[in-house]
Amino acid sequence: MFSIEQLQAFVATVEAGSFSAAARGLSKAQSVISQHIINLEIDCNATLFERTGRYPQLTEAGKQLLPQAKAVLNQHQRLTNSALALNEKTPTEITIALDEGIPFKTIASIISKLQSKYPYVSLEFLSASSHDIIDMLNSEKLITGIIFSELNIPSYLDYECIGTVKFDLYVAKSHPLAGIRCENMDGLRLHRQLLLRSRNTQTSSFQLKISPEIWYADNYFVLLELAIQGNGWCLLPNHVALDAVQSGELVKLPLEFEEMGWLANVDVLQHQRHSNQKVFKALRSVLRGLL
Amino acid sequence: MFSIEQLQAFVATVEAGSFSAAARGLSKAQSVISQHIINLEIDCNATLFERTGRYPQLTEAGKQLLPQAKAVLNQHQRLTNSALALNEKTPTEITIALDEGIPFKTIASIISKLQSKYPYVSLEFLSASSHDIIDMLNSEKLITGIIFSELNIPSYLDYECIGTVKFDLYVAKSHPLAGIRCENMDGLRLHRQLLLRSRNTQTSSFQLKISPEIWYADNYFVLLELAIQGNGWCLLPNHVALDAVQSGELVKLPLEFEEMGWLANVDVLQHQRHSNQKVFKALRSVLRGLL
DNA sequence: TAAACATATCGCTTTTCCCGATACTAAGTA
DNA sequence: TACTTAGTATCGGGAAAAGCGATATGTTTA
Repeated sequence: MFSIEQLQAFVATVEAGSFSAAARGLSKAQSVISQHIINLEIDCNATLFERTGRYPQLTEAGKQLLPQAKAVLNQHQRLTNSALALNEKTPTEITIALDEGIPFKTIASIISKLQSKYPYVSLEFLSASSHDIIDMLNSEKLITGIIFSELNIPSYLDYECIGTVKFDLYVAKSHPLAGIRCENMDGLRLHRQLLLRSRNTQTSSFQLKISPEIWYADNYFVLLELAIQGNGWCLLPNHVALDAVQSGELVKLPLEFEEMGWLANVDVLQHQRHSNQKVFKALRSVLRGLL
Repeated sequence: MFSIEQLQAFVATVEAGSFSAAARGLSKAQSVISQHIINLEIDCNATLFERTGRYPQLTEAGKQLLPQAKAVLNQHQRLTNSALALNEKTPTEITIALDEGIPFKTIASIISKLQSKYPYVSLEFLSASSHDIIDMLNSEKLITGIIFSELNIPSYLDYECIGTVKFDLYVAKSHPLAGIRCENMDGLRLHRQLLLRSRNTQTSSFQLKISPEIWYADNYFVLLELAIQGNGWCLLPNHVALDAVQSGELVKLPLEFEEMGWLANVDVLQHQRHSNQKVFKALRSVLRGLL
């Protein structure tokens, strides 16, 4: 019977690179890890690590077993989180963080729907970058976050897609690009690009650098203003650009080649430890109708 | 730290109805189960069972924890299966069981594609009902099965959908129903229905009894023959009926109301213990192009 | 060759695990 | 009501294991 401790020793060894390092990481004696791995190998009737060199190397069998072991540990972590959640009461205040660029005009509708069910819960909204939101969820300063889909969401966060936001390329009406039809990407490279970069300097996966000359801003409304003033072209969520387009200050870039705009998926994230609570299920359910 | 033994005791208790019954099921002393549950409750800081009556009743907290505990055990079982699979060699013979009603004409194409990669593997095909196939997979007399999607596939079987088969209602050209357009289901009830029933008498979820008068057969080709001879109307996979339709013996029922035929999903099933082996992955990959 | 870092093994102690016995409780039955 | 049956909690003791530190030994690197 594989025990959780054995599996932890196994996965920790793979991640730390050696039995000793795994032991340090798990605050155990090195001999304990060694024994766990040996027992695991006996149970599997297979060698999991090649021990010729200084550092143990995963064998083929080890590679096959690793994802299964991780899956058990993930599920075990989820169980632990659920158990912790059993002792929590419905919170009196819920903080919802939104990635900049997600339309919040319609969010007022959440309040009424959720308040009818949970009249004593107060809501607080704040705006932050995806990375900051994930950090806050991680440290449990925050329980619900709404961000554009990121590839790497930590396994202790639950998420579900609640809709999409359309992005397009925009430029000021007075800008040279507004008059011509670009036949390929090179047309864009000749002009300055306006790009989002959040405080922690990591640009998001869909904020691609295309032009060699780039100006950065840390939120979409500054980008919008820069674009309106003719400082360059820019990828913006449609709802951010809407007013300026209607007033004629901004135009969608006329493009010959492939459609450059796209639909960004919007996810709602919650820490596993809380995502099963009724009030948060209700919140997610309400959010699903948001976009 | 929740141990696997604790979780097994917990789930077994829920399933067996009492600590004692769980102990018998797990071949342990009753006091062991009792202790496991008590420790679990201490770890959770919550009562999992109400012990007022003779039999323990799950509390709200217990209900919340149960699915998580089951998930951990499922994942643990999967790990065990993977570990067992490490000691297995590529088989020399693969038996593939097909639900009756799945077109096997195109299956010849599998042979060539798989043989080019695994020239020493021989293939054997056999035909059986979905239930028999699941039984055989269960007892590991068989490793790969192809059936119409069933709602209840045991958790130790892996499955993936490889396509669909279209079913329609057919009747002999000479049959009274062939001449009229039924406006509703009642038109069908006036005539005998021909229905599939496999040997173990369980009818599949999409073999619905509609008419009060039914004749049964245990495979689609007997049904086809009965239908051609004008004995009633019948739901058949299109590929089974094709020849008879082309020769003019059989016609698709002319229906006024909703389209009665539908697409049945076809799944390939494999036992977890084997589904990670290369040759079976290759087999599934080939099967995906089948329908 | 020495220093630094690894792993396996061996006693040894501490802890856990499991069983059986026992006392007690709940529900059904004569 | 008393008896039977089925259940749970707790206790003590023996067996098993888990964990630790010490030690012998192997591998890299400087």
